Amino acid sequence: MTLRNAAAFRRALHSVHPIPNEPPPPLPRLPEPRSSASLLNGCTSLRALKPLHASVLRLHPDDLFLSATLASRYALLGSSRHALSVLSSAPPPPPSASDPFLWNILLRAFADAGAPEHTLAVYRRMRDPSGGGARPDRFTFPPVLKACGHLRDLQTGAKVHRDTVEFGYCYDVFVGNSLIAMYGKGGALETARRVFDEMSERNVVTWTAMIGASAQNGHTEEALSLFHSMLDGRVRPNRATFLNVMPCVFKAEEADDLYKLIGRQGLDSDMFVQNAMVGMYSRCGKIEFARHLFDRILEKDLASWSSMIEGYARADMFDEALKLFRKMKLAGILLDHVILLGIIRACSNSLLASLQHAQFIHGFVVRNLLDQNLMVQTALIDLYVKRGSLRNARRIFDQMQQKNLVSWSTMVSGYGMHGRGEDALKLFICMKGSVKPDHIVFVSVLSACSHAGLIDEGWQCFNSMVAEFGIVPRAEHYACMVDLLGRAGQLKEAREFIERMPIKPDSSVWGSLLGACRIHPNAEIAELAAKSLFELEPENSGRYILLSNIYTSLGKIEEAHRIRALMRRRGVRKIAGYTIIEVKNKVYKFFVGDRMNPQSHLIYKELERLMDRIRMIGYVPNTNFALHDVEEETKEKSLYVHSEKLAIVFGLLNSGPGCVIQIRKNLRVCGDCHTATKFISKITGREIVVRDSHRFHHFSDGVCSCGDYW
DNA sequence: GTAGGGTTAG
Repeated sequence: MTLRNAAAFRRALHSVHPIPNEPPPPLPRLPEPRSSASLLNGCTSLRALKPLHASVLRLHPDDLFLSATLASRYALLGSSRHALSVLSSAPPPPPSASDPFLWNILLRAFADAGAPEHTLAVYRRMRDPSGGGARPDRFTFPPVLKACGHLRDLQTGAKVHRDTVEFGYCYDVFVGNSLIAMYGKGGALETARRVFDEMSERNVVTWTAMIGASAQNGHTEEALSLFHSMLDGRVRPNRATFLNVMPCVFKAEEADDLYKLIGRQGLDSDMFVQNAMVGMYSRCGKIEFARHLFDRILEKDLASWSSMIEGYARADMFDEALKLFRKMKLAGILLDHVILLGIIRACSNSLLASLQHAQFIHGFVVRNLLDQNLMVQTALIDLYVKRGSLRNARRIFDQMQQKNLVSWSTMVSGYGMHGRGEDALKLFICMKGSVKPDHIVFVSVLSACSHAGLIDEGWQCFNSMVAEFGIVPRAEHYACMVDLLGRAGQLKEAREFIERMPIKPDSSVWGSLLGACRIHPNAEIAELAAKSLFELEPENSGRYILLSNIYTSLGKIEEAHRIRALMRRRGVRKIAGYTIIEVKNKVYKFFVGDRMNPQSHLIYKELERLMDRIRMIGYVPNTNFALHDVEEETKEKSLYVHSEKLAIVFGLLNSGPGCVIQIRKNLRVCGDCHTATKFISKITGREIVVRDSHRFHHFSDGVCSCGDYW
């Protein structure tokens, strides 16, 4: 090494640890590549690393080891851009490098730089006999497997797995852990589990990887039970374990247990852990405590804010979500797409949010230049669908530069929710030309068919699932088909269809059958469905009320009473039905028989008049069909004061002619209100849009878009 | 010189 180089190195050294006044002590010996590497690895900030970068490479321009170390460091400090640029000018390993060491460093560097394709390319070169043909060792596999996981490339992953077996490293605990993580990311949970079960040595990372794999694939129960087995086996969880297990917690007691464990390990002041705890408690319905934890986070990052906003979205607290969002903006925090996704979701879910809210949020997205983000666009489509504007939804959909499965699926389900089955089907056919459908979009398209009465098309879709796409129907798909048959009045066929199911029918399937009996009353079949439902969901009040109403419509009043009594005996509480309407940017809520509104007097007078008018053109009150209703004896008058009717009349009184009336109900719309609304739309010439817990109903000129099936 | 990770659209 020349004197000049040594001076350069000393300068570089001083830029890490500046020594202001005294002359630097002479270096004990000239720096070897290895000691330069440890110098690089000692850098904890990009500011310290950059000056070293130049001098180290000037000293050792052809040293692959140093280049790779430098790149790893850049990657670790968060600049994969620099890492990749170092690696792209790094020399290739010499052809004689049969020692895997240099290859491993390079693999690690690419994996750390977030460049999985490069990692795999290096691995291929390493394994190529003409390029040196180094024999992999146990250090080789973790970065390569990580790259496969990153790319969700199971095929390559399995090939690398075979290599680990061939070279005798598949039982190495580091390799095993990497295999579990790789299979987990690739969605091959069972394979991950097999690797886990076969490992002779397991450590905390092994357990954590397996918990993470289960969690990522939606098997939260399994993840939790693994966590408990781990505790039973006296393996001490660490920070990563908690971060993996927290997303699986949905019960407050479980959350409290974890909270205690985390506190005992002193991890409760770690921001990542705190963010996850906010999410965990909001998932458990403890939104106030989640907020308490959020407020305690001293240095909040974007994920802290989005966890809390997401929590409010889940709790249907749109106002709080918006308030927090404003607070965040006031604090001068730059927002990102995840924050906006939270706000959009809060607005989509909320019964209280309006189309104006949607438009405000959309405008905000555009002003923040996030309207080209695929996820944001998709969320906006869903938002407009749920706020009743298919036109706006479709406009965003058409303007998208790129569409993926989720964006197609959202638009298809949007048409379905609005009863536009043929449009849903048309779009679905279009979609099949560019992306492969999955099980979720099949639920949307089947439900669109059943809502729109497209029987043959529904069958065709159902049959194509396995035949064309190899998608095995799940309970939801069977439920849609039962719906489809039920609409056609083919109750016996629906029952036989359930009997032939290769999987156990769940409550959605039986619920469809019971729902069908509401349209085509049949006591025997309704009882069959209800029997299973009362076992599967004894707390669901809607099922009892449905069965009782079916009995009533068949004239079996005694039976109806019996069911109501059963419900009372079991302590099942009815959910209070209410309807919401927005007038001049203010939200009004009506319960049945509500007189809280200042205009109540006017509303009831107008209601009386309106009911008389629609009676003259053929409306017959259907007291049998009073869903989610007050008690039996209140009969006809009670129908008049249903929250839907009160809200509609309030809307009519407070809007100009030609204005569309939009209302939202928290439960399924009542049968009698549905009939009445058709007549009201005819007699007033108004378009009335009703969103209930299931779908949208567009009433116009005496007809509803649902074709009287909902 | 190795492995596991928080918020994220249907």
